[in-house]
Amino acid sequence: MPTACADCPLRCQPMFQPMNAGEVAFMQAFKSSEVEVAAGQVLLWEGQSSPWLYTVLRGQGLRSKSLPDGERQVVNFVFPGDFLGLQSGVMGEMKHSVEATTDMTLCRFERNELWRVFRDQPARAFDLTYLAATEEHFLGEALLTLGQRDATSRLAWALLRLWRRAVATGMQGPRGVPLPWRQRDLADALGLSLVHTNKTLARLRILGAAHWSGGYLAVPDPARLAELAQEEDGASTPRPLF
Amino acid sequence: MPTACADCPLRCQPMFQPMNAGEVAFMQAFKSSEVEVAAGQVLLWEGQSSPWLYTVLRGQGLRSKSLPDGERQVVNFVFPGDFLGLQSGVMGEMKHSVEATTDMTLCRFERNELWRVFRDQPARAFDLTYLAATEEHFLGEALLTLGQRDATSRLAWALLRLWRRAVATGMQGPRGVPLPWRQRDLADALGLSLVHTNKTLARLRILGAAHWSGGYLAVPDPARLAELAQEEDGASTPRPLF
DNA sequence: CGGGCAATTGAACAATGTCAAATTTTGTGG
DNA sequence: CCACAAAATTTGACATTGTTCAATTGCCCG
Repeated sequence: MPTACADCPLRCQPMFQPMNAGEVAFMQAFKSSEVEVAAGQVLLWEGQSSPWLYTVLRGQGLRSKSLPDGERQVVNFVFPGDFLGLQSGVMGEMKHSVEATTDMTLCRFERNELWRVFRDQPARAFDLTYLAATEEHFLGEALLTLGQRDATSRLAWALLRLWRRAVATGMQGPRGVPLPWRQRDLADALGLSLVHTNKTLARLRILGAAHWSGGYLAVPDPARLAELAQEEDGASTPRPLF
Repeated sequence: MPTACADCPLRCQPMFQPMNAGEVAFMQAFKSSEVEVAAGQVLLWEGQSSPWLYTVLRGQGLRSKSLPDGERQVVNFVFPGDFLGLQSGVMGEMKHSVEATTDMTLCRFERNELWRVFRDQPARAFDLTYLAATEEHFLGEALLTLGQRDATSRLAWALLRLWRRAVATGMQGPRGVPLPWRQRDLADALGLSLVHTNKTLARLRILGAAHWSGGYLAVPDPARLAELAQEEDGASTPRPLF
């Protein structure tokens, strides 16, 4: 039995904006089904159009692009609450692939229905634009990171970001937060070689800034990590959940 | 006397989608004024909210972000037809700065009126989302470039992109297309040092792939440049002009 | 117990960054 | 139009970060 939007376990998390009853009802009607995908599955293919859009209900994944010669760039990591397929929805095709890293549960929407959001729900359309702007913001930060930070700062920045996002999504447990990706994925996200990524992670571990092993990330002192990342720590504002 | 939207010199360029009469009329009403800014002026400040949004009518500029220690990342270059300030419009503050590289002419809109677009003009709201998705797409490409391409490919990629955009905007002249930025700006955009950028540009010149001097860029053989950039050359689809 | 992927480590090497100085171009005032 | 100052480009020598190669170890799962 699919999760009812009224009972959405994500919307009550502090990182998401509240939604009024009318909006919840609209989302419920807009949601066409709920699907499970296994770890390793590709949900959306770079260059392809998709008849569906998704919101992540459970699980983690990653977005990536490739060069003709096969080099891969991880563009972002996917968490519960993320909206997938907007590019395909508005531009006609995806500009990156999305794959599941863990098993995932997704709320599925029909692309054909997207225009109804703009026609009938201006506030929700605004939120969609907000989400696109948020992604743009993130990619700008990532670009700044690859362009101007050294390897240690890059890793610190990435781990801090993953940490904060996981915590804000309510994923923190006794062993820290789940980080199901491989060192290769982090390396491909940060434009570093696997070997250098490994050695730099060891350094962060020795510094006591971040311990990532066994699929879990522990950050004993986020402020220390933020310092290494050359980040000022500001509380992030809640964003819409679609 | 400000340019009337009906006579907009940009909309007839091939890179922009056509607009129907009703939309032109709406844009005309939405446009609150036309402003001139001098080269070097900052239009929008990172971290600040802005009461205005802009469309570039004439001139070039750049978007950039900074690290606390002062390192600068150029996030994109600005051309006629670009929409500025959307982040501030939807998220409340700019996540990067925008400055004029040459003198510019801008169509100015009131941020307070933005909600009217979503309420009254769903098709235009859709276009706004499209623009945000386009920017997201570009930043993903840039991230791929910084993460996976070497210096030569990065420069080739950047020059090819600037070339194509300038040509599609109708800026090609006998000396090539205007490229009013400094080597420092390119270096800051690509995460390379100024010196290395300079030497790599010299290499591209010797290879006959791109000649940039005196503020103009000439590309005798775009296919050659695309090859160096590891890019497959596809025709880009027209995008909305706001 | 064995196979395979992921993580780890060391050593040699290459790409790119830094420093410093010369040269060219650009802008400005007279 | 010229002279001068400031900014941008160019070049060479050298330092460093990060990459590549190669081998080893650890771990999960059948």
